[in-house]
Amino acid sequence: MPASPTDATVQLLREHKLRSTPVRRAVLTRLSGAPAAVPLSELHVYADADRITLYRTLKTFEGLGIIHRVPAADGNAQYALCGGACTPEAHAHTHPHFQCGDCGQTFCLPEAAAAVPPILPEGYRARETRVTYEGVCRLCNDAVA
Amino acid sequence: MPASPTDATVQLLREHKLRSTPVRRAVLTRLSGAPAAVPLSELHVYADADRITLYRTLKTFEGLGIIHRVPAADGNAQYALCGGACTPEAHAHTHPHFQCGDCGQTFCLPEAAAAVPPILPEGYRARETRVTYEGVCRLCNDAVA
DNA sequence: CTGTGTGCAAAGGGTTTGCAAGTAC
DNA sequence: GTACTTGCAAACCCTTTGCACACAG
Repeated sequence: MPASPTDATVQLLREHKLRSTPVRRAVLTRLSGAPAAVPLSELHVYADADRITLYRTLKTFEGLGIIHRVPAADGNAQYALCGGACTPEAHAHTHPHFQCGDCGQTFCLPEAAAAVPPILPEGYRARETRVTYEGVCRLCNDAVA
Repeated sequence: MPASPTDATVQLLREHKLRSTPVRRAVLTRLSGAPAAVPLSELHVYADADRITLYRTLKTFEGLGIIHRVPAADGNAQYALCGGACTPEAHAHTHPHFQCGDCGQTFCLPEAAAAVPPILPEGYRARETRVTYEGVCRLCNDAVA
């Protein structure tokens, strides 16, 4: 039988020495199954948790490199699970993000899509490159076609 | 004799049919001489204007394509003069931005630095690409050398 | 003079902090 | 049982809105 999402989340929490609580499991479960970044409001509904608790939970996760904040078009906070490259010191979410103007969702794209050598003016030295595309996502494109 | 900054700002205001007021002249003058984006707090001090007035002034300018908001590392609003490509309908600040981790300043880079063809997964269609570098700027690099 | 800008006060939304009760371990 | 989590209340930004006065044209 396939491992239930809960098993994976419990495992993840244990790895980071965090207690397994309903709110935390709910947040991780919701983010695990998400193809796109999840806005705070949706997590609020899904986890059925106090707003304040959510803020703290997300901050805890972010600080441990479990999740990362995704820049959203409307300025509202969105979150997504980190890949394996994130550490508490440096969130290596160097992967590009894609904001769909139609459905409003924000997708994390594979790393390769941003594998472009930074062309910087003389004297500037880049440590990280953040790329965000804005357009129409695959699902919305398909819907039209 | 070189045109004083004030002349240029007055000219700019007239072009957009805006009244020439102290606050507006101060904001434009401050932004004109800036090598980097200027945080709201600094404009507040420089223009010696009410915070609310500043918000309105900036929103007016932004709506007319005179200035654009620059994404800042700390989340605080920063502003810079638009190039000639900005219109009220579309702020063409497709140029990349550079955030210096040392001095905290945000620089607008020339367009060329972002001239990279977007490599997107099948089905995604980009309308705009936002690129932000994070690292050490020229001035801070020189200071170390 | 007329209409736009400004400043003050107040409200609104998102996020953080303090503390007591609840829960995982 | 102990320490970490949660929830509630209140506080704290940043930003916007309403209204009366002031000033540019």
